Amino acid sequence: MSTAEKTADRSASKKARTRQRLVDAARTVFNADGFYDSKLSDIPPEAGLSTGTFYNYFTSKEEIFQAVMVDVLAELQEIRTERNIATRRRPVDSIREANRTYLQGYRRNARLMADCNALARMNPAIREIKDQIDSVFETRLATAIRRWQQQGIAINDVDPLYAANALAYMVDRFANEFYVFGKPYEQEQAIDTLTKLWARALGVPTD
Amino acid sequence: MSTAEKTADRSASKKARTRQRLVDAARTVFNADGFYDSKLSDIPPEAGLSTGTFYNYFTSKEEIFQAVMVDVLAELQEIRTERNIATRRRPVDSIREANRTYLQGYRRNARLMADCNALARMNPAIREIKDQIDSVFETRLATAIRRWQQQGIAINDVDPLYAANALAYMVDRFANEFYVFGKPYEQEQAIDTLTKLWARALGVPTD
Amino acid sequence: MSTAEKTADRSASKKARTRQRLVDAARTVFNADGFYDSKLSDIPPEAGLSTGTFYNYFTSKEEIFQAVMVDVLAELQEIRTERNIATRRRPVDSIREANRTYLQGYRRNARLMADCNALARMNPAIREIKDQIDSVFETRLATAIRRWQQQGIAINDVDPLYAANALAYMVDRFANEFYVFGKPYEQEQAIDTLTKLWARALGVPTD
Amino acid sequence: MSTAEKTADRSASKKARTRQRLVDAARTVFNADGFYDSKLSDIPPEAGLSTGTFYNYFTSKEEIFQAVMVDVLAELQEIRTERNIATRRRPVDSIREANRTYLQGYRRNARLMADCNALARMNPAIREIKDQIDSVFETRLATAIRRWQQQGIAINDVDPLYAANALAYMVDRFANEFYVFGKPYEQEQAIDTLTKLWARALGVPTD
DNA sequence: AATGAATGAGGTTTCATTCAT
DNA sequence: TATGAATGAAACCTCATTCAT
Repeated sequence: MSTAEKTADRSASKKARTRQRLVDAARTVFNADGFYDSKLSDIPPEAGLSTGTFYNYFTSKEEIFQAVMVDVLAELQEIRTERNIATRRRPVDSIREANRTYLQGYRRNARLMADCNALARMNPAIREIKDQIDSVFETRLATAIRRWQQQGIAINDVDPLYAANALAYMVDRFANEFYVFGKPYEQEQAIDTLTKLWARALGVPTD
Repeated sequence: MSTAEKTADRSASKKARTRQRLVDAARTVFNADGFYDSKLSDIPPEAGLSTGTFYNYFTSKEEIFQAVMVDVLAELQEIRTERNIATRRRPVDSIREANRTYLQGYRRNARLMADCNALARMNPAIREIKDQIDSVFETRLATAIRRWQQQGIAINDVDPLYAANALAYMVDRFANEFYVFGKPYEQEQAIDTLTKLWARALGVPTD
Repeated sequence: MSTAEKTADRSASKKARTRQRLVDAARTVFNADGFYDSKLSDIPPEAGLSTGTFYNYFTSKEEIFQAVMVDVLAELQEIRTERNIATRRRPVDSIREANRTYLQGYRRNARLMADCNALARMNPAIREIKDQIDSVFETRLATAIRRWQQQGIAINDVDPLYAANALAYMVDRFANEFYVFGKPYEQEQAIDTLTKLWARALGVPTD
Repeated sequence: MSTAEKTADRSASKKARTRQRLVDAARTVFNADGFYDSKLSDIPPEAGLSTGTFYNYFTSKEEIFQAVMVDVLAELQEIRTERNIATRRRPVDSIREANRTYLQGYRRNARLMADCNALARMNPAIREIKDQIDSVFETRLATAIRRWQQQGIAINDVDPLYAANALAYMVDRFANEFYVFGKPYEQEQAIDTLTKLWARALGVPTD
């Protein structure tokens, strides 16, 4: 590798690091104040940078929100890869594990998730991320339901995708009320109830 | 009735009518553009009034949003009164009816409902309305579940309130994806799937 | 007097009374909040009337201020007529009496007097009233000085008008600091000091 | 000095210069149109800047008025330091000099001084500056009077502070009528009259 | 690449005044 | 004459974005 190449490399990685600092700062700010109530000018200082620098990396407030959500998506995907819903022995354990994972993941990003929903309406790029985040759970879950149906474990008078989505929505919205609005739920009881409802809804044995 | 009284009366009713025109206009504007992407100054023209008039009745965009949601709440309450969930013969029919009603009601106010959730985070007054809207469904549903549990129709190893809320969330969020984001669902199939999932989740007979 | 005439009369006097109610209300409002910080719309309610009525009698906020100051002027003139500065036996007593009168008169109208000065700059009609108010004291005082000069009681190396005005200003400004700004003076000591300074400035015997 | 420090330095001094440009522009505008008849949005253009810039430095019209008066105060204090009232040989010469100085200083800032009095009523911060401006003259003058009283030059049957203030008020108000309202006085005669009245009022020899 | 002062479009808000009843 | 809701010009203020250094 030539010196020039090394310099280019170092510079590229420096760029990447500065960019990441901005994204992390934005995540902090958006999670604290919400997208609409935060000022763009609060982000660069949070990263120890200046306003002008922001525009060397992003062209708008929405664009960096998008970048934040890409990070969130990546994290959620990583978690899903680690604990695959369909590899557990008993379906109900898979479901319980999935619910626990989702609630914990949501908690970290509560505000972001809520704002993402709001912004997805207006901004196609963010919409796409939201769809990907949704599908992290939904497609895998639909696949699992389909398999359980074939194995005769789950009822098969419902469309797997409708069912998967509906049940995923239940958990998502529960998490929203719990962590964003602070509704007075208790986490273990929530996971237990959600798991029972979910399993029974699909006809999966619960004991 | 004295002349002065008549005048006061006429004036009071005129005020009420103008206020209602503004609220209706706001509802139109908010439903079309969303709360954040609409400007306050779009509302008075929509009502055939001038900017200044707005401030004779409301002090901010959030305040009139709140008034709009009060109307929405009233409408939803009226619908619930008409078709009481627990008076139907078969529980599963009550559930189906409730789901149908909710989806149809949501459709009319899709954008508003979504924005209400977003705004409830920041604004206590709106939060209160959201809670009331939520409870229109949740408390009645929890009551029904409790009754079914007592009658041995529904499983009783879950807390009625947790279950009621979780299932209500499922429908609410489904409606949101369906009507706000335009996910390609089909209404009858949605109602059918939601009803089946819901009934089975509670152990209520479905046929 | 015909019935028609009587009716016209009664109506005219009713108009006058309504007008006076507005002027009195304006005086109250202006004295409480100051001209610039008061709203025109606070005046009619203070008089038990409505906004619209205001414009049957006056064409603007400044116009009614002017009317208020005309009243103030009339009151000050009345006081001056009662206690004529030059008719007292000893000049110093006249001066003391004048100072006492002025301070007491100012006190009642402190805010108005201050605002009148500010408004006089922009509004010729108000300027005229201010000049008349000033001259209530100044011309009489100048006349007195001139007489005292002729009688050899007062020094005559100063122009009577300059001297009269300067000394009137001293008292006026003192009253302003005392009553408008609440400077911690004591009224009797103020009158005594102002009288001594004034008399000695003119060479008038003080004992 | 590091590059960063130099940059910070340059930026700080640029900020200071821009701020001063705004203050100077505000002084021009307020002196021309008066505080109440000027609009905030006239100030930045007068400084060759834009509306938004104003709000990087000040939060309101009153706040920048205050900054203007701080400048005025500084100038008046500087003048007083140069020509100390009590160091002249003959008291009457000190008085004449003080009066001349005051009238000339007032002339430059006539409108501002008048507005300052009006605003001091409503705004505590401006009130404080007005008090400081007043005291520039009053305390020094009171000290001088006290000294003259001790030396037997001035009468001592009046409180030095009352006398100092009253006489300062006389000059201040004269200047106000002269320069703000354009009363047809002649400057030299004004100074002469004020000086004679002042000196005689205190019993200070005039020839 | 980093800086942060400057920008100004885009909104909000006030309140003296009008006018239909 | 009295009413008071309606008006809209005229201000105010914010903050995402630009740009000279």
